[in-house]
Amino acid sequence: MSEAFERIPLEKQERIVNTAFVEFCEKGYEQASTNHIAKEAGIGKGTLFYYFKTKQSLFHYLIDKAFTIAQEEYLNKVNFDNKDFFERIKQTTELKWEVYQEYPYALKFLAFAMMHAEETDLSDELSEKRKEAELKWAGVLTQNIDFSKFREDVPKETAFNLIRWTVEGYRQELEAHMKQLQFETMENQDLRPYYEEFYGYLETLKTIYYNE
Amino acid sequence: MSEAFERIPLEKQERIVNTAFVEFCEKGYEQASTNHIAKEAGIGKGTLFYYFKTKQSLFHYLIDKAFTIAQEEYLNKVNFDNKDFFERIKQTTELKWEVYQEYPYALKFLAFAMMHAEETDLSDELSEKRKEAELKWAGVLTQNIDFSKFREDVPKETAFNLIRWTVEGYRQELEAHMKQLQFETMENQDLRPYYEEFYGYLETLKTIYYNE
Amino acid sequence: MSEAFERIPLEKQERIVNTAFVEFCEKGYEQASTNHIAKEAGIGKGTLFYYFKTKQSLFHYLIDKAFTIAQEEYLNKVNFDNKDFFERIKQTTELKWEVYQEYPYALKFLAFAMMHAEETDLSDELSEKRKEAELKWAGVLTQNIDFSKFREDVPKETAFNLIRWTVEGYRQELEAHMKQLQFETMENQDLRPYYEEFYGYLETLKTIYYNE
Amino acid sequence: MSEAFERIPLEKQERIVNTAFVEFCEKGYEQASTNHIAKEAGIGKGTLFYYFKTKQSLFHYLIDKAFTIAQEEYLNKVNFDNKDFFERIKQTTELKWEVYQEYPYALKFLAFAMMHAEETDLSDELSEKRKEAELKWAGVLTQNIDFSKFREDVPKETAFNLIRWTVEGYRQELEAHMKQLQFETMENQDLRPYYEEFYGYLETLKTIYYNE
DNA sequence: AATGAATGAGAGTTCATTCAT
DNA sequence: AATGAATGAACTCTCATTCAT
Repeated sequence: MSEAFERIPLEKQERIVNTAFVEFCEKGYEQASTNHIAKEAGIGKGTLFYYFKTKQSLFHYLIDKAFTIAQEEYLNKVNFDNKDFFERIKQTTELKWEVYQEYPYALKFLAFAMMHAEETDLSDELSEKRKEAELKWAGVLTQNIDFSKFREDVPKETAFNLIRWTVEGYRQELEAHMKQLQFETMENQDLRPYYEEFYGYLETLKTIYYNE
Repeated sequence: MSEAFERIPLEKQERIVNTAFVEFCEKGYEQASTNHIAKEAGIGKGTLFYYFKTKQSLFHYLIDKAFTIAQEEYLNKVNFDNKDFFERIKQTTELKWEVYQEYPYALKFLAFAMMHAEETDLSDELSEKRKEAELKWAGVLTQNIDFSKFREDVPKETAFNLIRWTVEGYRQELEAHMKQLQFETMENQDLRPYYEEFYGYLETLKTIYYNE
Repeated sequence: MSEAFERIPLEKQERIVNTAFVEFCEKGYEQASTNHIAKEAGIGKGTLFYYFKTKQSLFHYLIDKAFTIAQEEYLNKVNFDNKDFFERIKQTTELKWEVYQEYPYALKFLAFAMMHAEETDLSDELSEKRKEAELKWAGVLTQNIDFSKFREDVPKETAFNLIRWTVEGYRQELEAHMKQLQFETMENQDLRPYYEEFYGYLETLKTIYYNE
Repeated sequence: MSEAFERIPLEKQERIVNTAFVEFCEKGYEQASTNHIAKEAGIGKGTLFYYFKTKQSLFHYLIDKAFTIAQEEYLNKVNFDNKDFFERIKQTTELKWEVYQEYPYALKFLAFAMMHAEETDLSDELSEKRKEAELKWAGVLTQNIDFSKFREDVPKETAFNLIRWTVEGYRQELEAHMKQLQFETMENQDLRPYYEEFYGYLETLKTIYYNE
């Protein structure tokens, strides 16, 4: 499957994959047009089907690709040496942003694909991969963390979840905000001020959830 | 726009609007079929286009309608007498659920429409309305709140935001979780345990973010 | 099924049906193009599918139509009063030619459809109709025939079959011949000489297969 | 045309030709896939088009080939010593069956090609060849035949034709019958009973068309 | 005011054919 | 000489939209 595709120049592969990521994310599975992907990627209508026999198998290939990116560019790069929870959050958040810079639609696509998994009839193999990945993702914030620093009047797990939710809620609001900015300015933003703000919030959370 | 539609009996209007809510929520924008909406609502194919010139303008009308419902059934019912922040959160959360129970498809549709706003090219007018609504929705959590109870080593606004994000992050995780549950059991859940859990978390947040 | 089609003017119906008869006969089921039928019949691509939901159901409709024509224009017109076998052959052959003149492709299509029945998954209803028709067609040459005139040194049934085969073999050779002529002259032929020839052969057969 | 093809090893030529015979017979002209023929014959997709410029010209080449086989395995083997008409018919019919057994797809293909001649736009050259062959085939039944045995009240040629048509009409009905049987039992039949029946009919025809 | 007949653009997909190697 | 990567025309079918009535 996709053997022919994997034999063509990497640059062309990436052009096609990225075009497809964008198309699926922006239009959804059903409305995404293979015609449009082909045209946008600068290849013939038939060529896309020469590489991927069907729209579905293209979609499955993309999921696979996105998983691999997430794994190699994010999960495998997490450094588990520092036991401080907030340092871990800082580190993983930064990693996510880096992936986002390089493959802006890969992670978005992955999230999209997981949400619409049932519609597109994920094969068992992929479903397996999904569970595996979910386990790893969960571990990223818990493995080798020193929870003894947390305040004692709140159960550790509750604290852990509350912080996680806070960060996630913040991240989503930020994302929505930036999407709107991007619409207005049509330009990539300088992200440093956002990092600063984020680190500020992390410090506050440390004050709140750590001892003393 | 839609003048003709607003002249027909209310009952018929509601039948059409509800049918359309359901169709868009269940199938997504592109997959939703105007033919199917017309048939389901018991009107002619052409009639739907007589009322709403295009599929998009029907969609926009529905967003408008959903906004109005949200306003009348939610915003206008908030009771601003109790000045406690967590009580306000509790109250508004409950109100949201109630609306959700009574008009499940109107709110579902609103959420769906907001998520796919860029796909469907929300007109500026609607985009305006959206911002306006967001302001009002934000005010719901700040108006006549006694912020003096908050701990003093964290700026009030920061605390306010952190709590907001926590609640929002929690809500999203819960929603994702429930969506998956619904797929597995295909039945509506008893929601009380979720309320209990939520109130528990609110108590903890009170411990953390209030004085002493 | 096909309700919409049956509501349009008869003239238009016939134009479409005849175009489709020709297309299927000349190209076969798979290669026959609905696009081409629509264009040739002067209707929109979508219109054909508005009348007949699928290519198959168009095909089924055509079979039905051809059966009806065969029944009404041929079977129902056979006169069973004359008990002479050769008169019956003469009469039925003439009837067939008349149908051929008026609906040149209907009978050809029927034969084609029967040959390719399994490919196109004839519904049970049609399969039923087919058997029924075959019985009637068989009866046409046997019902109320006076076989006592046949020579006695050959079993009646054998004689009956030999004559049948002779006529059929002759008819096929003639058809092949005429098709070739038509290709060469591109014009309809005067059929009288062929009739004369045919009647001549019938007389000879009478000499051979009748008593004395 | 096909010069390159005729320069490759005979074994390879035969492999390709046979694969193509089967493909065209089983799927029909349009449905037959050049891709499939190439793969099945173990050559590259492009190679097939290097040998035969188009699908059509491959088809024409196959007709040519089939004609040659028919000529060499059938026409050239007819023994003209026995002057009895019915013996000749018997002999040629048996020869046909033998060829059919040995090269089932070559003859099947030839018959198929003749039936669909107009669809595939037989070139004039082939059309010529066809007529030539038909003449030869006809001669097979007339050359060195003792027509003096025929009854005298019927012109010899008429008798000859009537018998020919009878045999042909019988053959066609038998073919149709067997095609149906094959569909039902999906197995090759024992053909002896059919031979017996056929010889029986020949005897009867002898009684009828010969003197006394 | 209200309809359904009619349409064509566009969907995913196939496949004979071309062409650089 | 031989190949397979690449293509676009054509396939059946869907559906938002138009329009005569």
